[in-house]
Amino acid sequence: MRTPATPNHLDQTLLALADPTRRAILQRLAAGETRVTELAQPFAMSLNAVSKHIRVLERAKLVRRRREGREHLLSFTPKPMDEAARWMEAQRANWTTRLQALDDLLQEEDRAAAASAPPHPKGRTR
Amino acid sequence: MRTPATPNHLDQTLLALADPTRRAILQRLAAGETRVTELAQPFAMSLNAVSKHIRVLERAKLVRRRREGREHLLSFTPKPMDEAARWMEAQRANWTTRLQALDDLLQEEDRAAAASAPPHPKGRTR
DNA sequence: TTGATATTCAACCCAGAGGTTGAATGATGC
DNA sequence: GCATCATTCAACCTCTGGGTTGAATATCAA
Repeated sequence: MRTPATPNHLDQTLLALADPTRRAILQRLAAGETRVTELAQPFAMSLNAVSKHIRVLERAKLVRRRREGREHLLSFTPKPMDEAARWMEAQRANWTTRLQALDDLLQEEDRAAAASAPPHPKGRTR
Repeated sequence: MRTPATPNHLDQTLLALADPTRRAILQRLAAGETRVTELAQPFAMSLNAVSKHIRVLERAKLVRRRREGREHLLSFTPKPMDEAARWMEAQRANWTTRLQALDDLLQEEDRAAAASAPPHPKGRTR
């Protein structure tokens, strides 16, 4: 199922985050700017593979690169993740308000039923 | 770059979310249980394609299926998204505390500089 | 039964993800 | 200039993702 020709921000961000290697890289970067080689060192894969992961993160703008001589210094950029987090928050809000509405509805029905069917001796609510 | 043989929860969740069709499906489901065909209707792709998307969402446990006769009723399950949101929150916290530490350090240096280099008329610290 | 409806299964296609190896490019240090 | 270090580029491999079409399986309704 080919996703649209133009993947949007969220797509790229979430895709980039959907890999443990890349999440580990980000975690490392949260501790500060790091060189590519240094970043690659803990992983059981070629430097090239890590380099590719980095490119994915850059494409998602989760990582910025600053060249200094022959070294490339990577750093974390939080904005896209903030956006993703906001999407999730909105989604959750959407979901919970729906549940709330359902709940309200049920309570409403209960009250109506209580009002019409009498078993309702004066002071027994709560 | 083949990611580990056993993708974990987060991987599956984020991967599932990294597609606009699937996000749209979830959005629709937040409004309540829906049949597969009904869910597929707004999309410009085959029913089969949507069916596959649904399977991806189920694999990530973002969607639950309830059979009722020949109809399959899908509903949203928020838990995995909560977990993903928590990961992001942790990541952001990590990041901001690092920035905070850096900030503190700089202020500390400023104060030290101010203390040694005299321009420091008695009552000027706020 | 028989026919329609709801859904999946199976096979296939193509593009892209994740990995490898080997060579190219570009600073650095002598 | 020359070897070395940091990094990417290029080509290749395999597996999966997203899509298609056509057939199979259940259920409903007559």
